[in-house]
Amino acid sequence: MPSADGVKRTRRDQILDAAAELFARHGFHGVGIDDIGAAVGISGPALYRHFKSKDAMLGEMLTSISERLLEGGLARVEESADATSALQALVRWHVDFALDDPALITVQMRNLANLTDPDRRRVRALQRRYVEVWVSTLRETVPVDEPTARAAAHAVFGLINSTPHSAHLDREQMAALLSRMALASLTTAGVLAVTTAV
Amino acid sequence: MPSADGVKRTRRDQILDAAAELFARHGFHGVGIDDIGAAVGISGPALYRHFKSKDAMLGEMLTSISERLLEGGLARVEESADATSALQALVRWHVDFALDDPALITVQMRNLANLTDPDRRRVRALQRRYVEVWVSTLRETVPVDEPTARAAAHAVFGLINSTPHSAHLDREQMAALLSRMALASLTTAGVLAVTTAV
DNA sequence: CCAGTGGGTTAACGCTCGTTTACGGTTCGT
DNA sequence: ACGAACCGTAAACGAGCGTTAACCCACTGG
Repeated sequence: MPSADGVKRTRRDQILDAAAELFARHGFHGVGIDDIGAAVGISGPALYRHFKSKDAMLGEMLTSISERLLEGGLARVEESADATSALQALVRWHVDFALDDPALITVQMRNLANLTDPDRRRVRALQRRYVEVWVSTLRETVPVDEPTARAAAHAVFGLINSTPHSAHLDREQMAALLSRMALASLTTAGVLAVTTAV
Repeated sequence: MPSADGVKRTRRDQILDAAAELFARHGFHGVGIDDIGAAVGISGPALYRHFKSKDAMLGEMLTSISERLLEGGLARVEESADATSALQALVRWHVDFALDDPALITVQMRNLANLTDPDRRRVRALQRRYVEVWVSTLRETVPVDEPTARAAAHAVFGLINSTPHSAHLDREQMAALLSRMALASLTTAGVLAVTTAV
């Protein structure tokens, strides 16, 4: 009985997508339960057939984003031959994610504070692990102390995640630009470290 | 009778500072009028002696940030001898701003959507002019088309504005790191343009 | 055929929150 | 000395919103 297309596009997912779009645009508290319902053609409290609460929707949304990011990051690192190409793969992975799901990226950046305490703990733990993947990969390519590497990773996330606010360049150009900027900011000699001078 | 220190630290400013901190942490809708009052030692509706509404507080906050950013940016460019040092001055200006006022930067990034329509128009106009300062300075230092320059500027803002989410490095180290990363992402050969190959 | 389940509806409840009102005290210019 | 700003308070109002309740219908499986 589920829809015709191959993917099992459940109602839950449809709701989550619509909610992500709305949360990204107006903020968590700026969106009403009725707005979300209307966005998928049902109305108001019908959402409670699929989710326990509005908070639970945000929790599930952010948890799944963080899981996908971490999982994809780990996969890219594993299937890379050396650390340098692993870093390139990480950058490309994050860029693709941000370009393909701008709403999700926006919600993750802005709405951590609106999570329930246990949900926030879960999400932050996943985020920390993701950052660690970057930090360790970075430190294998460039000699840099750990706090600096962590700060640099956060800065690059900010760079890449800014993509919802620009657009106006076609997708492939944007992906290439962001990737080059990210890699330049991380690997240019003298930026993070002096990389064995002459 | 205003306070002892040289600066005329009015009640309005005190309220605006407290509100910025709270908005940055919990989001505009996540903060009540009573919370803001409590943060400055008065309670609830007393704020209406100083502001017409909660929306007006956010409007004034974001307008003044945008004005300060633009004004400072223009000043840095003017007092620079050549385009290259102008770009360095712009980067340093934005980095200093983000490090000195993390709450304001956070609010400006996240809460544009919560503005009143006329306020949002005003703020966006100011932001556009600020971006144009960057774009034109950038195009004087590096051969790059305008859409790419604009996208790069937004990306660098994302990089620099990410600073509230890292911390954990002392201020001067952080400023130096962010400045180097920003400049590397903009001026490294081959990133925005090929800058006259060998 | 008919119990059960999944997914929808509308109405109502209750709380939060922005805003207004009515009131009072302190300081200052004339 | 006195009215006028100025700045505060507490209480009440009114709207919006998340959530629950009560009800209903379509379909499926034994």
